[in-house]
Amino acid sequence: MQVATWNVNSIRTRLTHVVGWLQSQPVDVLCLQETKVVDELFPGAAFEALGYHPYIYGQKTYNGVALLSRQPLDSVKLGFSGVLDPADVGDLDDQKRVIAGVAEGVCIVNLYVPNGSSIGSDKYAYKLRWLALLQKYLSALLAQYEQVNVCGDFNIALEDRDIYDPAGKETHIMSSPVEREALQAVLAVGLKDAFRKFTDEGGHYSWWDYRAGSFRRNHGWRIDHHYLSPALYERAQRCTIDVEPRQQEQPSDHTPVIVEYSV
DNA sequence: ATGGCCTGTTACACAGGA
Repeated sequence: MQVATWNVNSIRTRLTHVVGWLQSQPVDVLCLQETKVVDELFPGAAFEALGYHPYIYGQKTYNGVALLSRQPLDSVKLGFSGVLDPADVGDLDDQKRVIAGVAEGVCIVNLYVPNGSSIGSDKYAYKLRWLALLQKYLSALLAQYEQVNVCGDFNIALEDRDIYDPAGKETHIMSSPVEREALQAVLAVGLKDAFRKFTDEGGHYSWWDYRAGSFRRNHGWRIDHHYLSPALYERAQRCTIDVEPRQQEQPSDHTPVIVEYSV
């Protein structure tokens, strides 16, 4: 079983990229972020033609997440409110950033963590508030499911080896100590990084800025992750970053990360 | 030191991204 995560930066602009990638890498479940489209306009037929069942949670212009699965998913949950009491969620489902579903007994959680803009901004405060609620959300799911795969665009690089140049990290969005601590607190509910089960060295990234020739120079960040519950971590056989889509014309600034499990 | 590029909008610059 293979699960992939990919921030596509508009599913309509990236449709041929995603369809082509699925034809060459027919993963069981593909988790998409930043679809940037309302559900009525999501190009679901293109994926149904490939044999995938789409599950979508979108909004206009910003955010939006989707699951594409070869087999129908069970217990699809939209937003934090799909699991938590809406009174606890408050305004944190206004932006569509969370969708989950169950495939072959594995609860797959697809996240688009807020970017945060800059340290100290209103969006930064929103990011930290969002991560605090994520901790509750994942605690609830881990109490319900033994096998949980939490993946997506986390907009946080946990360690210096996840950044091409860690200089200035303390004041940079995505690598500040407060953000790293917030993500560590989330992982402390019982999740481990699938990529680091297999690869220790740095230099492996999932996002490169469109500007300044960042991809050509491999000036990237590893901010797209698969975090696994203990039972699933044991089953993980491989976790790889496929840089090929980032090499194409008019690419997303992110590239897919794939995890594979033993049966 | 800074900005550099890309997407969607009802636009003809902007917000937002990271």
